[in-house]
Amino acid sequence: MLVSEKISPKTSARKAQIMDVSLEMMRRLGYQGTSMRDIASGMKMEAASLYNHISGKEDILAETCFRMAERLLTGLADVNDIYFNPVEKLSLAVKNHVNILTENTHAGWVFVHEWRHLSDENRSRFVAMRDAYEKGFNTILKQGEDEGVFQDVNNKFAVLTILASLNWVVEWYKPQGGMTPEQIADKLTEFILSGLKKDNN
Amino acid sequence: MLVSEKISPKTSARKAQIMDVSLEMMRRLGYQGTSMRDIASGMKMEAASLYNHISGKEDILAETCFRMAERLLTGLADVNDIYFNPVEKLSLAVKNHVNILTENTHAGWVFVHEWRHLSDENRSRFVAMRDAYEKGFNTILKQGEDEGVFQDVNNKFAVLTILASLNWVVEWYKPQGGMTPEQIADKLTEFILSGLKKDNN
DNA sequence: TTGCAATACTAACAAATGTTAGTTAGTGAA
DNA sequence: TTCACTAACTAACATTTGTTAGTATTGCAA
Repeated sequence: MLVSEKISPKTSARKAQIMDVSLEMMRRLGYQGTSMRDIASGMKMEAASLYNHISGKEDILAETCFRMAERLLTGLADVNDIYFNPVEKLSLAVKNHVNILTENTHAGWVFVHEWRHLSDENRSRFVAMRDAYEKGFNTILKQGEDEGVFQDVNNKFAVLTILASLNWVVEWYKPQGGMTPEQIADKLTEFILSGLKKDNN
Repeated sequence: MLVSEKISPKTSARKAQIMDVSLEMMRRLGYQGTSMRDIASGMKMEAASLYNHISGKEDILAETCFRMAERLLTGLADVNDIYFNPVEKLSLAVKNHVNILTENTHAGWVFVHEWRHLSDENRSRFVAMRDAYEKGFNTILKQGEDEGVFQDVNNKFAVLTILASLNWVVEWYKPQGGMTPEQIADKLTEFILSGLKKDNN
């Protein structure tokens, strides 16, 4: 085994297939409703064989949740680092969120809905990341208020409501549907800003 | 057994306790993560004894989901029947929704999240009710547009986003928290209307 | 060709699942 | 007292669960 593989083990193509099959099923049946034997049968192999590629059922869930969470976090951090205009920031943060959630619809759905079933340890790590993410949105709102661009609102409330609208996308987005992720992001941004901006020009 | 009980069997106090215990657990652990033995232990009885009061595990879920759905639907129908002003209608529809979801926080949560685990038959009945509910909101938006009060927006998109914000309430509402259901409904209405109204006065 | 790593298999495990059968103790009405 | 009813119990059931152990097959590198 190469040193690089020790540090960041290469994900085999086979494992990627298992992840795909698993996430599709978990979206339909939920994490707890999807058994290792279900996944195996989707892979046309035996349940025991899965363990040559993954260390256990929670692996699938944890890897999905943390990969998504990390991407969302770094995307939002970039936005907060690079740009200055709060309206622009918000718009880009929304784009970031929608793009990541819609890129792999099954992963997006599982991320939004099934993180609860992580083990205690993983779950608290996950919740910490989510809190940090909410804080990132809060920063944008606060900046907008300080600069007099946004109304003064209950920020906690506003952030939760904004994320509600964003996450709900996984419920109904379809790649072949009527709207592209960009269009969705634009509409959502428009909707959110109309509730935040001081003067609706 | 009385005839009236045959038609609409009286829900015993014991059964109500089982429902309470079950819903609290299902909120924490999910429907599939809550076993009959878990519920029984919460009731300080044996799992088999539960069957003296309920006909099975799905009973708990189905009764909760349909009771909530019916209340939401009739509430919305009343609003659409009685009032005329679309702004007023929307405001009252939001109040109705928030009030019902927050009245019993566990039931509200289970209703929003766990209906997926209904049996095929119950689930399709449930989805039909949800579609009807969405149609009710659609009607309000359309009326607002026809009367020139609301902007012309993608209605399907708008309804889903509105319901996203409304349902997200179950995620964070706490009876002892900072906001009453009325205050929440007002804030949400304000937020939604700011995205819909033509002239922001 | 030999040998090794990857990947599949069969068999089995202990635990947990929803539910049923049959029984028993207590309560109020006849 | 007798009777029916309610609501609890014990015991057991057939499945399903995630996972492990041990073994066979394959394909590539030496």
